[in-house]
Amino acid sequence: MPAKQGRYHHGDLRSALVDAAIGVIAERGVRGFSLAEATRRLGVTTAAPYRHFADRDELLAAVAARALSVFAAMLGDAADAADTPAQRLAAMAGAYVRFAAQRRPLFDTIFNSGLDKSRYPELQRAWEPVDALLAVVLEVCDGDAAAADALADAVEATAHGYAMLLIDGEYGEGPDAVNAAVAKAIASAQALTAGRHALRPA
Amino acid sequence: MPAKQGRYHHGDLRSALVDAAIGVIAERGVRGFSLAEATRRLGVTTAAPYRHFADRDELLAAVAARALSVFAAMLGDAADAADTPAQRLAAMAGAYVRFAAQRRPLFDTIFNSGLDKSRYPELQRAWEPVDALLAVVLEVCDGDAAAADALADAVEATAHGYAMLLIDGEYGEGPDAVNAAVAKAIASAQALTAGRHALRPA
DNA sequence: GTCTATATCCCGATAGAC
DNA sequence: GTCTATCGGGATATAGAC
Repeated sequence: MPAKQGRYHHGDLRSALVDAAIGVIAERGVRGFSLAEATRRLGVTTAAPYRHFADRDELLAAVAARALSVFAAMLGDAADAADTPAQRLAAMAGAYVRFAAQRRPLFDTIFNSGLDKSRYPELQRAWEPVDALLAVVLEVCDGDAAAADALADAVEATAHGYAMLLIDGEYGEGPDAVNAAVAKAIASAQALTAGRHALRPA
Repeated sequence: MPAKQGRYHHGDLRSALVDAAIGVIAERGVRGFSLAEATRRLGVTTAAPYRHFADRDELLAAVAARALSVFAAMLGDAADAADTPAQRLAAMAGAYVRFAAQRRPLFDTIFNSGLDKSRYPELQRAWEPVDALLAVVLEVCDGDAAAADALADAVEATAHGYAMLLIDGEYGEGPDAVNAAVAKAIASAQALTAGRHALRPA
């Protein structure tokens, strides 16, 4: 297997396109992504991708699927490093925000690509490991499923909000802003857990 | 003052462009907005806007400024209808989510337009009434400024997260999904208030 | 499996007439 | 203050050669 030559003739173009797309998204944002730019970086023509993807959005969906597996791994690692169910939940909230900052192109592709999720079964499957991780709230809530759902929704929304506002620059730029937002997300998860009696569905 | 004629020759094109832009954004999203499409709907040429706006982004900034005034009004109305400081904070969280759903093009323009805020002083000024509303947390926290900041951040992030996930379709579509998300945002604000001791900054 | 070449469409922005 | 005309750019996607 030869090293990269700047060309992908007969190479693994499909995988290379996913990599290149992440690079484009990193520099231009999801909204600025174009298939043409990705091919340009690989030294292939704009026609080449159509052997591997039906259209532009299908490539984006492949990027999102890969992004979700990284996301799930990061959340899982954070959860594994914590001791109690409540701490695992809080750690996941922090990891959610950290993922957005450290892997911004991946986060953007998952949440801001504007893909019609229902059209990509591959994507729905890619969500399952993430959803499974939220099962820790069941332990936090001692098996009360309704309360667990409410708490999971609240923590997820809070982490998502911190993540979005962070990458929008609301908290400034740089590692300090990231660490501050992560800490706030963790604290908020703990506060929601402490005050969860107010979350109970009517 | 003649009624609309489908033409804006010598009329208030500036204001009409803002209206038309909102319509375009409503149908295509902010990322799908184009100056050309807005002019098409007004029956003017693509050159006309340049008498009123330096470029495309300046028009978007004008839309965002108008959106922020509507946003501030909605939050303010919700707060006014509540009795206690804690209830006002929760009501604002609910209104935040409802605004995203009911005035989606405005919400998108404020948060998803990708405008460089620092370049539009008009925008920074438009944020001030919104920020001022968050002062209610000071009452909730009995004047403890640090605690108030933490609570305001948490409630804002939670509302923002619910709003984003709602308009992303995570909770489904339709009025039921909206009402459910609004209720959850209100409950989360109450839970954060109840558990706010966990938010205290280190 | 990739390339050449092309079709088609859209965009932002400007110069100069009226 | 708007129009006509145009420039320059970029995108997705397809047909057919190799």
